[in-house]
Amino acid sequence: MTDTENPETEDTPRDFIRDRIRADLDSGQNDAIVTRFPPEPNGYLHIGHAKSICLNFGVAAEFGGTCNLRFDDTNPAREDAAYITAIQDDVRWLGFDWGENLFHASDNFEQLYAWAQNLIEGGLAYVDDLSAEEMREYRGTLTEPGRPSPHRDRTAEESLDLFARMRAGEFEDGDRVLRARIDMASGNINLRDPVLYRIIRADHPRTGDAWCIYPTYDFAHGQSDAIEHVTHSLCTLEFEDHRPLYDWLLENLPVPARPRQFEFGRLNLGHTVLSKRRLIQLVEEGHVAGWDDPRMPTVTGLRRRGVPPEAIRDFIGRLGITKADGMVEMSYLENTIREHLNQTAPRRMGVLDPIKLVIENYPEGQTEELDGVNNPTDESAGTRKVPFGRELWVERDDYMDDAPKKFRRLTVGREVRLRFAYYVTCTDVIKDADGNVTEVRCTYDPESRGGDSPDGRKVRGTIHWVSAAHAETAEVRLYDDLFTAEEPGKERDWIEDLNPASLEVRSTCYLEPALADDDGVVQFERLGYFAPDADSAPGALVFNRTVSLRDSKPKG
RNA sequence: UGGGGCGUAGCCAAGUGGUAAGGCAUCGGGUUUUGAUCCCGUGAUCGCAGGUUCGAACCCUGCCGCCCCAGCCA
Repeated sequence: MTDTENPETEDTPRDFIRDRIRADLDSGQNDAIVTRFPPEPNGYLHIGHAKSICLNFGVAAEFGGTCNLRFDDTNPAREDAAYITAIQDDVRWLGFDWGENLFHASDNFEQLYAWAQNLIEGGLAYVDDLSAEEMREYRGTLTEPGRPSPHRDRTAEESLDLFARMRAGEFEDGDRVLRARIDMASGNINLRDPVLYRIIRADHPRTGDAWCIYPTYDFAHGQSDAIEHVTHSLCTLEFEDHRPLYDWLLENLPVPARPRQFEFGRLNLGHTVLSKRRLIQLVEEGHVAGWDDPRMPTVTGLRRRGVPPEAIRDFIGRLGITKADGMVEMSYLENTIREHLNQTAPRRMGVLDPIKLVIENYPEGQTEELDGVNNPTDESAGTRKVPFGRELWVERDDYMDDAPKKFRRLTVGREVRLRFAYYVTCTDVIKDADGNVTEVRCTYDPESRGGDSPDGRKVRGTIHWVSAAHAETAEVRLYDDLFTAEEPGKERDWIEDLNPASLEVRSTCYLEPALADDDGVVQFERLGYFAPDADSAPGALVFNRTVSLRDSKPKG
């Protein structure tokens, strides 16, 4: 979606950024718009990035512009080529296409170097010999102005020579930096002579060892925007302080275009963490199984969990774009996921905590096939055959001793419907020495085949089941919030807020046979939506619970 | 006590001087061969205090609260 296929419509989202773009187009400020999504290849994309992706690519599509994918690969000490391909996979999976517009900040290293020289020549930058610690001392504090470095006034000739020697590798990492010469007393600390280039001897994924000096974010980002002719450079709120520097550089350099930066509030989601630092720590310390652990808020994790990309896009769209920073409830995401899956997921039956149910008056050895509706919200989804027999698996908590009136499921003397099958009346229950129910005994009404009684008799409850003789055995992984606290780290160390029960593995579940052939997300009736895991194999099925169904059963 | 932002119901969020959209959640009620879905109903005087105005969530002033910035990270 990088050109004019999807022009702006009346139900296009509205927010302050789109309003501004519309105004810039109307006033002739811009003939066409160009945005960019600029990830640093030092980690996997998470749902917070998805917000930026949807905004940048979305806005470009709505206004008939283009959106570039640009890697901000300016720090080889932290970045890795493996992330570059993973990020591209994730963006594509989310449903966006950058066409030919794949760029890297590193494509511009030679130009950036030349521009740095321009700055030095104009007296707007200088090479500083201060150490990192010294520079911190000279910088001042939030309330006290900084002091000029002793090298601040060295001649352009000297800085030019030193800068060339930095590039040539004559100095050690950290020995010298190139700094902009702006205002050491500025209330905005980003303007107190920010570092433009530093020496880093690390192999770069794209430029190898061609360079040992690398531009900082501030010196690379705006200029890369200009080189790509980005018109609207959309970033998160924490870069608001950098905008004066972004503008200063563009105004003092012979750039080919004049992009503008706009900031919006980043996404915060409850019961999880969305900082790259913390996500990396979760992976490295083994609190999760990897970047694609289904409990992770990463794009790849959500994908493995079974979340459809449409649901992510819809979720982001519903949030809107503003400058207020809030905390979005995880349940909002879950609800959006349910909404999409409800429309698309075929219904199946699976028993996750099985107990045996025996129909005493059903002939031994007899088997039949019943029709199951695949999706009541979509008639075109059709039906499937579900095998039935004398012995079934049913859910342990669908039986209860001395059940209260409100309990609509199995208890001795009560009649319930087996979904798509028959009415059964519970006659007895068998328990082991410890009092645990091991088997539920029932009788069935042969007249109720299909789930309706010809005499019009009603039953209050319907339960799901799987024929014991035909069941597929599977492992099912149930997930809960990764963190018990809505805001991990607010009350104590964030690691302590990890939810010890975020993963529950049910190793012996019984599924109806159709599940052996399903490869997408399905609904296990009355339980939730489940997706085959990457670990799943014929004969060794593994399902992830994407999200449970809403449950309005009375408590207790 | 420096600079930059933000503050509309539990959450997200419209609204930009004319008398508070919508979504999610909650709580009621209806339908239902998933206690699902679906359908109906349900809540705010807009951080606070003054001021301007016939009239302010929207304009002015002063407070209060929250977030970001002192990486040679992005």
